[in-house]
Amino acid sequence: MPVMTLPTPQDFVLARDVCSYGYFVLAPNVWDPRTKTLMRVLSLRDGATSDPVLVAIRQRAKGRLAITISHSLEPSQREVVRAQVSRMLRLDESAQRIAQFHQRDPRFAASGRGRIFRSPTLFEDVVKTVTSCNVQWPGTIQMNRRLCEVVGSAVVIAGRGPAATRAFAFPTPKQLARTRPGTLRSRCRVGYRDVRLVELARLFTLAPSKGGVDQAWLEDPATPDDAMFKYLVKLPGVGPYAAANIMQLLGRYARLPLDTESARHGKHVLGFKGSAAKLAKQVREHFAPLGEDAFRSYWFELWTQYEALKGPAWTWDRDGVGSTFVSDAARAMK
DNA sequence: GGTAGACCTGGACGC
DNA sequence: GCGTCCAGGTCTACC
Repeated sequence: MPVMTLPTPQDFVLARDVCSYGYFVLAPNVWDPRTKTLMRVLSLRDGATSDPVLVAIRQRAKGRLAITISHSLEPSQREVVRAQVSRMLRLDESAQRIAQFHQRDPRFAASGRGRIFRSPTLFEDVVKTVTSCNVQWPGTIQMNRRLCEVVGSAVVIAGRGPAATRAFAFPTPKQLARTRPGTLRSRCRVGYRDVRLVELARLFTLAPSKGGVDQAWLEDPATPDDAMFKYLVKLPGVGPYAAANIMQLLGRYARLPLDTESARHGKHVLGFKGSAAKLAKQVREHFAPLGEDAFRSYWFELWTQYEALKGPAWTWDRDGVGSTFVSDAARAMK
């Protein structure tokens, strides 16, 4: 199978930087702890079939990744693969920028943590965020798996005919936009999120001039945080928590996505007291001095708690620890 | 601007 | 096996 190489910043470590956020256990991502390989299907275009391609990403040496591809690609398609893998792994974040974070919060200098795993597209990050709202983590895992299997394109990876083994891509905006809400509800178990997800997908298929999501503006470093937050909370299924989470996925770390997990952390780890609203306020104020790295500090503090209970994240698999780490942490703090 | 209640699913629990 | 309760963030109606 064809292999591409991809340069990375010198401080990049695949196992550490993939296993840095819960999305690494969400379909279509598959992390193999034994071989320290990230596998998934990428969609190379937003069409009816989406040109799915299976990739396996390994770190062969410092500063270099090997990407094995399921079949030969045109040069332009290889560029799409490079761009999507770079986005997932946050290869655009320089070693200097990570070092700046470590100066602000030296607790994570030794481990080198700083990059937070995300999806190959903004659309997938937004949908994953919406499917993580008002549901427990195993529900989020299930919704993402079924969205891929029911709506996404398939790649045959072994065998042929009905008995063939297939891997599935995450749905593209066009694929999700044309799916009936009833199908999402009954087959993907997304519940009341059905209409919101279809409408969200439709907004990603439209040009900004026609009311569609302005992805270039959202990715533009010049866009002010407050304007971005106001824009995101108007998207269907996106409230204050989801908007703040999408912002961190866009590299805006000043705002914290505060949820019940934050309140639990504030109470049991940071020793705060009071109602859920008061706990959230105290958590926000606690991390505010970290400025534009507040979320990274907050997140890696939480992540360290999970790892203390369940072992290093790179040893987790989707169906084992990966499906339980949040609930186990919550139970431990009750 | 703040608040209450509905939305939906899956897991835990009691019978 | 069945019914009930609960957790989870967003949205809408209402004050």
